[in-house]
Amino acid sequence: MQDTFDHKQTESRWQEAWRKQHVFEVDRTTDKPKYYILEMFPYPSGTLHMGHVRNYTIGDVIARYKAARGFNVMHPMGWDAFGLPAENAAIKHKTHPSRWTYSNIAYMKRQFERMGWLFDWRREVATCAADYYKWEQLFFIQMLEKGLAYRKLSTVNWCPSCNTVLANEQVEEGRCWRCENETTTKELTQWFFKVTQYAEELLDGIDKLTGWPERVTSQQKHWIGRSDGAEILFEVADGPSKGKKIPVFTTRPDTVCGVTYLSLAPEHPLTLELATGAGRAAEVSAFAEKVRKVDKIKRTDENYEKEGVSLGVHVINPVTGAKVPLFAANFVLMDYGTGAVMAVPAHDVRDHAFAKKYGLPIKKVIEAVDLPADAPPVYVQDMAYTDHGKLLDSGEFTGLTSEEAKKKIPIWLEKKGAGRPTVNYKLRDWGLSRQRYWGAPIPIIHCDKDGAVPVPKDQLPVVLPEDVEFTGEGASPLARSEKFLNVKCPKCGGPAKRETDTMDTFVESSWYYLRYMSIPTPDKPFAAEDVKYWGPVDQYIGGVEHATMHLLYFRFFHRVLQDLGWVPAGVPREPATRLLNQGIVYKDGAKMSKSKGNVVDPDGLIERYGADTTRLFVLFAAPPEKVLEWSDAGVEGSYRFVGRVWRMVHANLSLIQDVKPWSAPHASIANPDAKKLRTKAHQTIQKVTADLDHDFRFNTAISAIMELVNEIYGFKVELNDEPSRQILRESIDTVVRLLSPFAPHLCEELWKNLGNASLLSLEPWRDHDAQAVELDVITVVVQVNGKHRANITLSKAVSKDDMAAIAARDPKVTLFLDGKELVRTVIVPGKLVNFVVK
RNA sequence: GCCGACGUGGUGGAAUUGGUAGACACGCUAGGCUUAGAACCUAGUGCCGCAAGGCGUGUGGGUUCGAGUCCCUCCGUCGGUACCA
Repeated sequence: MQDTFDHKQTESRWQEAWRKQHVFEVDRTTDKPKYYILEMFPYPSGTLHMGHVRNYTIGDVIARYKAARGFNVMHPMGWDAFGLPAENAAIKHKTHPSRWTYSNIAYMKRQFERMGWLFDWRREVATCAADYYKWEQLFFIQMLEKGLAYRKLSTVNWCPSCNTVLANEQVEEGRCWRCENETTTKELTQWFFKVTQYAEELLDGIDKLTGWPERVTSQQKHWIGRSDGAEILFEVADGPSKGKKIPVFTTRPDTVCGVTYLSLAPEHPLTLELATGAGRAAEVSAFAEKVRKVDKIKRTDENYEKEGVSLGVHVINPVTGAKVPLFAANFVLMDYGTGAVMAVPAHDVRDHAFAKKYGLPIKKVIEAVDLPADAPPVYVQDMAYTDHGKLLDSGEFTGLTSEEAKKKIPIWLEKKGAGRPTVNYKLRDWGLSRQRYWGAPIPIIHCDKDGAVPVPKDQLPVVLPEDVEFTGEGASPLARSEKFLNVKCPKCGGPAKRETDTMDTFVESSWYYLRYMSIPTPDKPFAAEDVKYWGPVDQYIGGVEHATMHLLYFRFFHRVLQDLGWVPAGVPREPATRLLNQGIVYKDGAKMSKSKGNVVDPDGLIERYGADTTRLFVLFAAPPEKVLEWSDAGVEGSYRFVGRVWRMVHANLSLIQDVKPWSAPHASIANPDAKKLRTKAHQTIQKVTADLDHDFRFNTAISAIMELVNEIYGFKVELNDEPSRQILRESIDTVVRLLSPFAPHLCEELWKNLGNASLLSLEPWRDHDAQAVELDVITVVVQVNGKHRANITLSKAVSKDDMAAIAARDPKVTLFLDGKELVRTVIVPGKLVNFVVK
C-alpha cells in the first residue's frame, strides 16, 4: 500500500471500475423515485475549460448524492456539435467540419472520464449527426403546417464577420454574441418560429418556475416585455390618402387628449405614401435615407439627437376631434408596436424634446394629485410630467384618475370603432435561418411554380453534402454544391432548388433533453413513455449567459412539441423544475478567456494534482452560483486536504482495521472524548446532508467534513480501548462516505483499504443517529444590554428561572450588573439570557 | 434611466427563524520534525490596547432587550436591459 495518495494511477483505476460496473446506466423502474439531472451540454471546441469543469463537477456531485439517497438518477451527456467554429477550423486547417468536430468530441470525452464524471453514455447525442437533426427537420415541417414556422422578408440582424443572420437574442449591445463584432442590418427573406404566439404563456409560466433563480426569471419577464395599453386609430384628414387610418400603440391612453402631433417611423410604409400625396416625397425620403444610414448603436443611444420631418398632412384625434400634424421621426422604431406613436409632449420626455425643437404645442392633460405640501412644483418649466395623476381638459374624461381613464378610454374608443385595449410584447419571433454550412439543413425546396415546398417526410433527413469546399468566401458552401442544390419539386416535378440556409444551432439545444430520455432508436426522436417517466428535468445546471436565449427557446420548444403531440399530455408544461446557474470562473479579476491569457488548463491540473483535488477546489472556493475566483494557492490547499484525509485513514489503520464500527446506543459510551467525537461525526452527517438537500452548498458541506477530519486528528485512543477504536472506525468511515461525492477516487481507494469489497459509489448514504447529535448539556449565551458577556454550560433540563439565576452569578456577568438597576431579563429557553440594566 | 444581485478580516468565504460575527480554507507568525529544505504535525492570527476593556459586517438613520440579518436614506460593485411609445 502506498504511503501517499497516488492520484495518477489510482484515479484511472477507479474510472475503469465504474465503467465496468455500469454505474449510472439507468432504465425506467418503479421501485425508486426518478431524478433527472442535466447540465447544459458543451460545444466541442477542442478542450474543456474551467467553466465546464465547474458545471459538470456540480452535476456529478448531485448525481452521485441523489443516487446514494435511493433515486433512480439519469445523468446524460452529449455534444452541441453544430456551429461556426467548426467551419472556421475547416477553412483554416483544410479539413472537414465533421472531422474536426468528432475528433474534438473524442478528446473531450476522455477528459470527462479523467475528471471522474459519471454519465449514462448510452444516451449520448451529437447534434450534428443526421439521426439527430432529421427529427428537428420533421418538427420544422410540422411547425410549418401549424403556422408556427413561416418565411418573411424582414430587416434582420447581420454579423458581417460571421457572415450570417442573428436572432435578436444573439445581439448584445449591437455586437454579435459569438464573435463580439459590431452587427449591421440587412433585408432578407428568412425563416421564423412564431415564439410570439406563446408570449403570454411563456410569461405566465414564469411565475410557476419557483425553482429558478430570480435573476433568470426577471430577465425573461423583461425580455418578453409585456405592455398593457391601447391601439388608437388616427384618421388622415387631408390629401389623397384622406380617410386612411393610422394605428398607434400607447401605454398611456389616459393622455390621448394631450396629443399635439403624431410620429411615424421613417421606414413605415405610410410615411412615403403620405408625403408623396402632400408633395414632400423628396424631403421625406432623404430624411428616411439619412436615418437608415446611421448605424444602430448611434441611433439607439438615448442622447442621440431627436430629429424629424413634417409629412405635410394632418390626422384627427378620435377623442377630441382635433386636427394635428404628422411627422416622421428618427426615434420611432418600426419593429415595436405599430411603428407609429401618438405624441404627448406634456407627458413624455421624448415627445417633449421633439416638440420644443420644432415649436409644436404642448398641452397638459394630467395634473399631479395628493402631493405632500413640501413637494417641488410638478410642472417645472421644460419638463414632461410622466407620472400618473388626474385628468385635466379632457372632455368627458376630465377629473378621472389616470388609472380609471386607462381602462375607460380604450373601451370608449372601441365602441366608436377607433381603437381597442391591447397588449404589446417586446419579444420578437425567432429568426432561425443561418447562412452557414455546419448546421441542420432547413428541409424546404423552392420551386418557381409552387413556391417554398416542404421536403416530403419520407425523404428526410436532408443530409449535409460531404463534397464541399471551405474557402470562407462568397455564399454558403451549400449554395455551391450542385448536387445538393438542384432537385425536382416534390409537387410538380419541375426543376427546383433546395433551401441553402441551415437552422440556428439553438434549435438543436431546444430539445436534446428529450432525446436523452430514450436510448436512441432510429424510428423516433424519443418515446412517449420515457418522457412520461423521466420528464421534466428535476435539476438543470448551466451558465447564466443563456438566461434569455437557450432558456427561453427551450421553454418555447417544449410547449410546441407538446402541442404537436410529441411530448405526451400530462407531462408538465415547463421542461425543467429547478435551475442552478453556476457562476463564472475568474482569474486575476476577469473572466477566464483566451484573449486575456488568464486561462487555467484542466489537463495540467489533473496531471499535477488529480481530478479529486480539482473537483474539491472548484466546489470549495465559492458557493456554486457565485463568481469563482481562481487561486493557485487554493488548489494547493485542496491538494493538502486530500493528502490529510489519506494520512488520517492510514495512520489509524492498525487501530481500526480489525474492529467493526460502533453500533451500541450512544448513551452507553464511557469515554467522554470518544462520545464527543461520535457526536461530531453525526452532526457532520446531518450538516452535509442538509447542505446537499437544500441549496447545494458544497463549500460549507466540505468545510464541515474538514472540521470532522481535524477532530479525528485530535482524538487519541489506546490500543486496549476497543469501544473508542470502534468509534474512531465509525468516524473515519463517515468521512470517507460523506466525502465520496466530492472526491470519489480518493474515497473509493480508502474504502477498499479499510477492508471493504463493495464499490463505495454504489453504497447507500448514511443517516445520522438522532441520539448522537442530541447533547445533554446546553451552552447558554449571557448578554448584558445585548452585549455578549459570558457562555455558561447548563444541564438540558434547566428551568428558565434557574438559567437566569445561574447566569447572574457568573463573575463576568456580575461585573456588569453590580451597581446597576435591573430593568428586565430576556430569556430564550435553552439558548440565551439577556439582562437589561440601567 | 429601469430590472435583478451584492457590499463581512490581508484573501476566498461562514453565520437555519433577528440571539456568541469571522466557521472552514488561503496567507502570515512561532514551535516541533529534519544535516538542510520541501512535505508533515502543533499553536497563534479582525482592529486598537501591557491589561481590563473598547471598536468592529459600505454610509447615515430607524425598529428591537438584542441587527451582518428587518425598514428607510445615500454611496459603491457586478449582471441584464433600454429612444419599447
